[in-house]
Amino acid sequence: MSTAEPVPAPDVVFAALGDPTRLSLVARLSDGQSRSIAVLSADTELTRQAVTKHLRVMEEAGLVEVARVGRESRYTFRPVALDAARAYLEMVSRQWDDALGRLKSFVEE
Amino acid sequence: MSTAEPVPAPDVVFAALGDPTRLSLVARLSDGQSRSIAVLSADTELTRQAVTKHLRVMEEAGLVEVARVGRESRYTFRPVALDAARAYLEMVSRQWDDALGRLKSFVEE
DNA sequence: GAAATACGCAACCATTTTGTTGCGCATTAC
DNA sequence: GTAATGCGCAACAAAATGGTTGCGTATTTC
Repeated sequence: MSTAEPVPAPDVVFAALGDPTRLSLVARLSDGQSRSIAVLSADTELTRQAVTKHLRVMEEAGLVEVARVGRESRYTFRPVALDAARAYLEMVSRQWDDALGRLKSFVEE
Repeated sequence: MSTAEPVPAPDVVFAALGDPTRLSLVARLSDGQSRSIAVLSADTELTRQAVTKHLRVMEEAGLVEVARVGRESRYTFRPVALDAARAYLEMVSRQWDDALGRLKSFVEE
């Protein structure tokens, strides 16, 4: 049953990715290293609290996982949600390609 | 030079996908058929104007294209933006996989 | 030409989102 | 033990979002 934690609906994941700040957080965390909020908000224009809020949104979307270690909250990237989003996009793409294929064979006959 | 129309930044595309109504519009339009606003808003709970606004957002994100034909505005799916989004996700995934790979070989040596 | 269809625009409203600041608490460093 | 660090919570403000309604205009249809 892995870690339970169902992957949220695709639109939630996309919404979480649909913000420059959050997208850059994903990009940074996708190297596998977990980072504290302080570190993550260090080279941002934003406040620590603002970054915290963004991280909460990402957590709701299943994109990251948080674990308290000592006095800091370490956030870790979680690939499942992103895989789900990717699968969704591929599904739509496939439908599009199929439609193109049908059109083509219709024209050619 | 194709049709110019540069693909917007990934976060804009993701934001456009990050809404259930818009996501279902994408799903419907990805069959290649262009549809009028009236048709698209027919089996929705929403007003025509609400759907119009969503379609505008999608157009800004490069997900659809609009063309006036007679008295109706036909919206057509446009795969480029979606491909860009997909490419972005794959980039992040690759970075994640690489990180895992490095970790694994480090542990194993 | 009159009625019906399809739409655009603008104003407006409620809610959500994004961000801030202030404060208090736990944990670590010295 | 005192100071510094890292964080959470709550209150607040501003802006963006998602939606509605009313009205005017162009295009078909009959």
